[in-house]
Amino acid sequence: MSAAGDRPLRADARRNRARVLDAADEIFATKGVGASTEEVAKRAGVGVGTVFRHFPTKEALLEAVLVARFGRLAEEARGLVGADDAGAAFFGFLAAVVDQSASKNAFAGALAQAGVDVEAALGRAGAELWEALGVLLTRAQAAGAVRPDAQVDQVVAVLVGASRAADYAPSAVPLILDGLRPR
Amino acid sequence: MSAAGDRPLRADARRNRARVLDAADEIFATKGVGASTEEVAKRAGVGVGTVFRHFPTKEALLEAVLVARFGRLAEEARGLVGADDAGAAFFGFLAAVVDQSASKNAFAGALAQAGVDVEAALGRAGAELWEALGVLLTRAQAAGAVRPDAQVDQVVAVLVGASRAADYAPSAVPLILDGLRPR
DNA sequence: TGACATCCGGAGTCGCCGCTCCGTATCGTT
DNA sequence: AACGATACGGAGCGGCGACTCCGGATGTCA
Repeated sequence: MSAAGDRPLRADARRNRARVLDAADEIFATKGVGASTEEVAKRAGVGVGTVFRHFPTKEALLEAVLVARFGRLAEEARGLVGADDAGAAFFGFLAAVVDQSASKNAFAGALAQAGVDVEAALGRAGAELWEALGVLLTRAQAAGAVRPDAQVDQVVAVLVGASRAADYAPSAVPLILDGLRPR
Repeated sequence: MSAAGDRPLRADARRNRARVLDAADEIFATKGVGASTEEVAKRAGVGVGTVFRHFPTKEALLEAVLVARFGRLAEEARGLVGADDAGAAFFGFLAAVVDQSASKNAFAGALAQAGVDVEAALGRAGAELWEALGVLLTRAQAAGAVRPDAQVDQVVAVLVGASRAADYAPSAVPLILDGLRPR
């Protein structure tokens, strides 16, 4: 991935690319991944052609949106690594993720269904999030705020589940996260 | 819903209806709700026309599949109400649901997105499940196996979340359900 | 067994959506 | 300013999938 020999984009091109990405995030989150590319284009104020030039496939667009989200999340996690209260940092981050990601599951699901290896597609973005989350987890465990047998991938699964559950009964989220606390 | 004046179906019609329902459950669970109606028809060994005669819309078909699943679940829950160990009965049921419903969320999601009031569409089936689950919950709480502040709708949300999480890391499911135990 | 209501199959219709193509506009450089 | 390189817009194409329609088959009842 990420070809090496691409010259810098023209200014308008870079601006449009960003607009499309934002629009896609918003539209897909709102109307679901079934929303048409044309709708994304309209929202971004560009033509369909432009969308497809930057993201050769709808699938690629979905992927890019996911990667962007993961990047933002990873950054947020890294910012929390130095916090005083490791337990609060960990659970605070989880809550933030759940809050921000109402529909991320749908994305990953759609990609997986399309035969994309989500793990691989996410690449660096996924690895970074994973790593930052791991640090947060380890520190919280050391502080006695999280059960010691919890693994990073379990935490991720809990996160995904909690996001989904939030759609049905937001009050269930803290209850689910309690499953991570020591008994 | 459920018109009153419909005469009994002809034998072959009833048989085909059941076949379609089974096929739909299987196909949608396997390939996702995006699977085509024709695929369902093929799986059921009937023509598309037959599918649409019994379920005038794809959405209606989805709905019917969901209702059938809920019905089965409710029956299972009712069978557990008289169990000796209320806590085991409760958690056993939850585990069974998670196990059986890998993709039920996707269904409900698809319906919700289609503008259907899932709650209303489920009707009796939903109410019955809800009620049986409530009994199970109350009894488990009385036995001290479940935290007393948990509500039925929270349990449902946990269930949905756990089902989703199971796709990512099955080992996270017991961890999530632990959130329902008293501290 | 005959006659009729009911049901079936699946080719065909219609609309939607991902994607392409190219004439035109904008950018960047000299 | 002027010219090549780059990017844009959006009409149009191809295909797919939900849904319809009707001639023929099958169940049902006397």
